[in-house]
Amino acid sequence: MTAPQAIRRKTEADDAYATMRRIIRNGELGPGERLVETDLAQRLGLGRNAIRTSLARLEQDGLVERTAFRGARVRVIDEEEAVEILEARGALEGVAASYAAQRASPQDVDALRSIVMQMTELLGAGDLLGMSELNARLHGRIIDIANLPRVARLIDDLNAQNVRHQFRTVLAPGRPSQSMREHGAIVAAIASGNATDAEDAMRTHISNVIRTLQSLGQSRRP
Amino acid sequence: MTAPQAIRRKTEADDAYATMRRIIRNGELGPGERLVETDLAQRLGLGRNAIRTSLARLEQDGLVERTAFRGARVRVIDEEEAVEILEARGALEGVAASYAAQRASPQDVDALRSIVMQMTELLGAGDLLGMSELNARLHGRIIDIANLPRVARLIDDLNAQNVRHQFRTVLAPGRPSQSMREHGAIVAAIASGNATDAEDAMRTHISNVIRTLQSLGQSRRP
DNA sequence: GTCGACACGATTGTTGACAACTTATGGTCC
DNA sequence: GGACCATAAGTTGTCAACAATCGTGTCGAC
Repeated sequence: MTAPQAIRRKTEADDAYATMRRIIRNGELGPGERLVETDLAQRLGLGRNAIRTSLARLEQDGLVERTAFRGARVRVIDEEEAVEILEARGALEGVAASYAAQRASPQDVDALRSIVMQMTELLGAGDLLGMSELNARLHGRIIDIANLPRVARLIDDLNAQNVRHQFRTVLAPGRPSQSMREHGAIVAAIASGNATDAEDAMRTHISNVIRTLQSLGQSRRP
Repeated sequence: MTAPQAIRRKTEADDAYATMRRIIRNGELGPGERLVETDLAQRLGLGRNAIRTSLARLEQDGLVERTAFRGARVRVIDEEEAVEILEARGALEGVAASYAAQRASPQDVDALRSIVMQMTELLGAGDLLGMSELNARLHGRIIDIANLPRVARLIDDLNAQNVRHQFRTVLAPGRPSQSMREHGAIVAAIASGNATDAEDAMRTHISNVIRTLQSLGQSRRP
């Protein structure tokens, strides 16, 4: 089992794409930063051509911005766009949750509950970073259960763009405990097998994330 | 007003991407067809490199499938995947409809109603192709009103993949008149300014498209 | 001192040739 | 006659050089 996903790719262009995407996701390349092709080629030990096509793909993903003859930079995502991305993600994860409710096996439900329990522990210990990680794992598991690969890919792309704002919402005061309750509701709905309940729970969860983000932005500006 | 959208493109790589995308969308390149780089380069009068990066971008869009050293082909989308894409599109267009309900001006509402009236006429005349076109225009207009460019792009990408199955659902018996009613409900909800009603109307509309597609597939196979 | 033209450096876009790999073809051995 | 290996053709991946364009800094005119 778990065969290596067909023979898969070995060209260095694909290698460049994967590593650059990871680098941007980890924040090693901040938003707005210039991406000079020759520099990247040297840094990754690859040809400029590989970097070039990678940038084209990343542009298509919405991660970098390119203008002719002026180069590429990591896209800056302001709050308004972050909200829009979250709206899209909420809608898509809602679909995923609804499918997950219909397709979850008892083992799947156990796994979800286990993650929620771990989150509760970390919440008590005040480990917000760990909670954020488990948060991602919970969402990812639900998406896996839904078994909608195309939707999963869309969600992943949207997440990659929002890494910056993600941290902010997690650290908002009072947010962790509220987030816990919402995740509990999502898992409960999936466990009960009620698709519409699961979708609603996921939608309200992400709506609250949006509201948190907006309130953070408002409180900071004036 | 209406400035030429910044300076826009002049590199031939972008040109290649636009035309190839249009070609695939129009069905001039059927699904499964091989895309040989040198052939395309000659056919479009462009360099192989331009074709190359275009293919990379189209792969990212999900329109073509590429495997190392074996070339690219137009992706074939079976019914299961078409359903998944429609689910995603429904969720995203639901968000768009909800925003449109909150943001539509009286002129916007007039424009939507006008399109619906034209559709009614074409339905009476039995012009299904014309209806399909107006259908696309109505959805597009709603998305414009919503003013969510990132979501709009996602929807457009999803649509580009489903051109093949789109025609089938339009021609299903009894579907046009039902579709008319659903579109009327969507426009009415947007006109009333009720966001949740608009979203619900759009969701049920696309759910029905999905059901039609599934019933078509079932009736054909056994 | 400010404005505009001009040349320079830096970076990207494009082209052609070459290497790596896949697939098909033909011949040989059993 | 069929299976297997070697070879050839066809296609993609990679590399290096060249052309085109943008941003900048200098210089001169007013």
